[in-house]
Amino acid sequence: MVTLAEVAQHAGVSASTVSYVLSGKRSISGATRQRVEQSIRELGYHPNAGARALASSKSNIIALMVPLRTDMYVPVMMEIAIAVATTARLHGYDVLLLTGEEGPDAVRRVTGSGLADAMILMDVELADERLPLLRGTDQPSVLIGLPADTTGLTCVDLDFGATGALCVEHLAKLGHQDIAVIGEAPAVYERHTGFAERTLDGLRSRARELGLRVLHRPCEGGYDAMTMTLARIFDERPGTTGFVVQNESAVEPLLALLRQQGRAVPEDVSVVAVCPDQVATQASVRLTSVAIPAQEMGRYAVEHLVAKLDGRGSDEVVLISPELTVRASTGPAPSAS
Amino acid sequence: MVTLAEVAQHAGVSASTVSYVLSGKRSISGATRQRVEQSIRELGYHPNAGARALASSKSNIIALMVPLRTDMYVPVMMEIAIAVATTARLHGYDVLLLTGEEGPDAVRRVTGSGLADAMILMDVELADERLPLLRGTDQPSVLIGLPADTTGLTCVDLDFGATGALCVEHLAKLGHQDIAVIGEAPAVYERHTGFAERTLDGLRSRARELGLRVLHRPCEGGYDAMTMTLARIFDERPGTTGFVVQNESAVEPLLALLRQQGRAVPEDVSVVAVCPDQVATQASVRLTSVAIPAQEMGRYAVEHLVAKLDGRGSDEVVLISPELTVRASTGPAPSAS
DNA sequence: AGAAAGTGTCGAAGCGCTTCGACAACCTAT
DNA sequence: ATAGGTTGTCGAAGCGCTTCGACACTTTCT
Repeated sequence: MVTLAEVAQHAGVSASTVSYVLSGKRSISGATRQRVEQSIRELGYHPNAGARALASSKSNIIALMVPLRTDMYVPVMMEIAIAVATTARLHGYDVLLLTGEEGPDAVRRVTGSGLADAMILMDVELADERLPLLRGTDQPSVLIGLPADTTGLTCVDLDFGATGALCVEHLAKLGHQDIAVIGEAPAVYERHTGFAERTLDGLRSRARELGLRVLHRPCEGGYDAMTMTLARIFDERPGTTGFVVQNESAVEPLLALLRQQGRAVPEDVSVVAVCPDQVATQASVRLTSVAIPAQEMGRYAVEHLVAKLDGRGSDEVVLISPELTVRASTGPAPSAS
Repeated sequence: MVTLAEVAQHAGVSASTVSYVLSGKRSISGATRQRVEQSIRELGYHPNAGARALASSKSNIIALMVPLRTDMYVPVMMEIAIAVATTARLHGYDVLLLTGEEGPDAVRRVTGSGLADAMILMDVELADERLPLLRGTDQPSVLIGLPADTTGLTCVDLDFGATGALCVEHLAKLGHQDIAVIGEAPAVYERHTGFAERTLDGLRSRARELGLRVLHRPCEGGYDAMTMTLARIFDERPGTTGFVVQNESAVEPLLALLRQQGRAVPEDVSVVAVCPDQVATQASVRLTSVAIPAQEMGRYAVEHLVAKLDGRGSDEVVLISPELTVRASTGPAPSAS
């Protein structure tokens, strides 16, 4: 292993000079800098991460806590994780992957050991146990998701309230009166992950303003669950013509079942999904959808963290405005045509 | 930040004693151990990761390199990543998430800086640029995937050759004569990621032995691509009754199109998929499939790495035997019934 | 011309931990 | 009782880096 001292010797300068060449924290003459850089290249020198962390008390690592369960929005999570890793590298940081499994202990461990300089938390629950710990440390953090109390925290998320409203507005404009909402799995609601409830709230209140009727049913993904859910919906509200789907793994089953029942999309019923664009464009009917801006959130989280670590930036809650893309799954309500 | 020295003082022992309590590398009397542990708890002590890494030249971090592109098997990757992170924690390691973006440089950086003690590489190409570097370092590594030359490397993967053979055997047993293989996107083949080719080879050679006809067509995911591909297949081989699908995002489109064309599954055509069980069970027809043992591979990779780091374990190539689960998408060939 | 300010470099201290050798204190076996 | 072995603890060195203050030298201003 090549050390700083060896580089220094090779270049005929002191160790501190090499260090300053590397960090740029003091001015170095062009000649010296070149000599040092040359030696670094020749010897194939890489600074030792541990020594660096010890001396500077900065690890240049950002911890990313992902949910353990893979029962929901897996592609979204992956996209965020990759955006985080890529953006972090751009700023000279590496990413430590933590699963939610350890819970609050992971936060303690990471902040206590100086393993990471900052944290990004995904899958935040409304009253998350990790939040008090984050507030009690001076280590910067960003939540992807929105807890009930955001004081002292920085959060990014899609504005799910507006998303719900946007979906219902679109359907209202097309003349639909009876809307069914295919929600996430019941477990998601029990866990009080905020986004599902926020979508629903936004959707309901806008529907009330517009005078639409809304029926909400949670739904596990897959065909069997969807079959049951759909049957119940048409049983209770036979006149349903608009669907809002928030569960990726319910999208395809819903389309298949509707088709099977002879209900044409979009002629008889319209479907709006909240899902990544990829899912929307690859479905059997190209779906009118509100995209989940996974990459944007990941990138923002890292950039905000880096700003904070540089002494810039402050706590804030950023809600990304939803954008609805009209595709082939929505059309005028049958009675309106 | 609480340090070892503070703990030592609080417990009335020397720093080295505390260190030995923590590591268990020397025997400590029960009384002392308890006093130290008590102090650790009271002060909320966490060893500093950087200092530890510097002094011991071990970071207790395993690097995981995931592919940057999210165009294929995303859920599989996520499952592996989570299994890796979880298993690693069980053994006292953390996981550093690297994207393939940096390529070979990432390997250099990580091994050079002592950031991680070991590496796991996913999405290995047949002649991967990173392999020479791995062979040239004494840092343990495990590949998930199988390159062309495995000398001096440890690899885990599903036995894709056997997987292909297994699929075709199953269809042969049911009397199918004409098999179509819906492969991965052309890009996957161009990239020479081994698994796609190995599946095909295994499948073809077994088909030859059994006297079946095989038509292979790569296919991007999604409906549009699938429509084209399927049209070509029935155009060239109208008698096709058996399908093997290796592209997750082609599964649902295929089923929908077959249905649409009035070809019943499994009465008219049979479909075997190579995909995670979750995809197989949630599809519109419960799919006969060979599972991709994502968790098992992730777990194995970590455990092998830990063994190597402990001085046990050696280089080896582990090919996991495929298991075919019969579900509702395969049945006797029409002419055979 | 001399003081003040800036430049470029170095030496040394120290970050918090691990680990080695040393050494008391205590057992055993002769 | 004494040599030899254990056992439990300590002190000190050192891992490779950053960073502070010091210092020589050059430039600029009055």
